[in-house]
Amino acid sequence: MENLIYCPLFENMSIEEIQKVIGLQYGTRNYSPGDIILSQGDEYQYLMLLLEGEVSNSMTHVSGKNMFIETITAPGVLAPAIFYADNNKVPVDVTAVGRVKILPISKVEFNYMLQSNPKLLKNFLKMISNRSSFLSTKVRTLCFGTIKSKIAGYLLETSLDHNSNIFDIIHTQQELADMFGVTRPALAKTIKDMIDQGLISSKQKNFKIINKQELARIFRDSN
Amino acid sequence: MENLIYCPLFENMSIEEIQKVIGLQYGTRNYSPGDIILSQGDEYQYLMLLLEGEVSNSMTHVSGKNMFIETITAPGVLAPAIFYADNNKVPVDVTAVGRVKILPISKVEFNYMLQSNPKLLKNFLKMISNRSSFLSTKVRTLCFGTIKSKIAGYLLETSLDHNSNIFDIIHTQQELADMFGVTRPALAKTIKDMIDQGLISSKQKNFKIINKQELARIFRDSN
DNA sequence: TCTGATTTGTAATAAATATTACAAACTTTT
DNA sequence: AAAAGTTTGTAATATTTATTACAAATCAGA
Repeated sequence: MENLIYCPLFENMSIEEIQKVIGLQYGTRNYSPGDIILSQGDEYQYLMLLLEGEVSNSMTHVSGKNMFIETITAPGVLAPAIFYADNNKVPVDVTAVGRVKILPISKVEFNYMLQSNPKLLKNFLKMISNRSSFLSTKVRTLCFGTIKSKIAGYLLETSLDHNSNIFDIIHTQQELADMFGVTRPALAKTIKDMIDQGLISSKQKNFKIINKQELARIFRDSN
Repeated sequence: MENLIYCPLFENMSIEEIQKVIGLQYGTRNYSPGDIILSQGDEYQYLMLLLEGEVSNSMTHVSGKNMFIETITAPGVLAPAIFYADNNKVPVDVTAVGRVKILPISKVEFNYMLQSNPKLLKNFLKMISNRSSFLSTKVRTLCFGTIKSKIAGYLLETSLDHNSNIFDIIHTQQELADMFGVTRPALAKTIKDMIDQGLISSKQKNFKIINKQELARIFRDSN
């Protein structure tokens, strides 16, 4: 519970402040790996604070197609941007990755919290605004991006994170394909194409960026 | 200015309340048809209230590709969900459709407004939450939808608006294609296919839904 | 260290959509 | 009502991506 000071929702707040705000709450819920915490279409009645563990958000489709959106690691908040929407149906499936502990907060409670703590309000506004920002970028990428540009963007970003042109990625090809909204063979084929073109080299999860300039151009031109 | 009571941001507020809140603001800006009000990447420093006219939001791309997102009609708010984001860059181009009058509100002013008026706060939270909801749906449609399902969805919705199976649509094929993120010939071809299959009939902007059931199935199965 | 499960590399074929192009139909302006 | 501009209908071809399939490589557990 102490790690909540690292949650964006409680940024710049002391542990005392946080405790004062949510101290009254009780009744955490626990989930095991693979448990479905929220299903697409569920009404989102309680704001869910992710106290421990990691969850995965993805959109699924009757056809079996799967769009991986993101993983959220504790401490965090599930679907903050839906809580106050007219249509408060969860747009994704939220699945527990490991053991997960969640603290649900009712709407009346949270209303009160927001009004009584300006810092919390600001943080919450920022959180859901960032959500929109994230989704806008997603729309743009889905619209204009080719598979190649999506891979390029992903690799450039990962390279930046690792501060190196050689690095291991954490996602499997299937996960990447789901993120990009394409099929796995299409992804693999494009990776092969990029290797053949001398842009990158790769073996399994290990990647090396060879022509960063061109990679950046491909990413930019398509986004 | 009186029509602001019809703006979602001021829902359930009296004209007196609204005036009390924004009465201090002055300095409206005027735009002519075609003027670019905000460009992709601009920092969004002032919350812009759309007092009069209509604006069009779209994402554009160096390649000339265009993704039409929506039009906003007065009274409304431009890009509310970006205002408090860490990255407060506007993700779209905002263009004046007709003559447009806009009232900009500075961040300090708006911060104060939000804190001093709980109704306004609630409305603003709802607005930006609805944005996320809208964008989630967009992501879903872009991911899972075929051209056919997008057309089906559009026609079913328009039919619902008109409360009739026969209606005129307001968008051109090019606009629809931009909305759906596809090319115009691909759209026209798919419309033709749907006519050939006896789902709809259409001439120019006039449409008639013949097989609503099947249309609904196509929409549902793909979303 | 062996075994089964997962992930990756790859290919052949199919389907969907883009690209380009042009004429016909409509609309608006003069 | 003629001319100019816009929108629509359509087609041929090219490109991208999906689908299906399978073997090789790698990983995780017994």
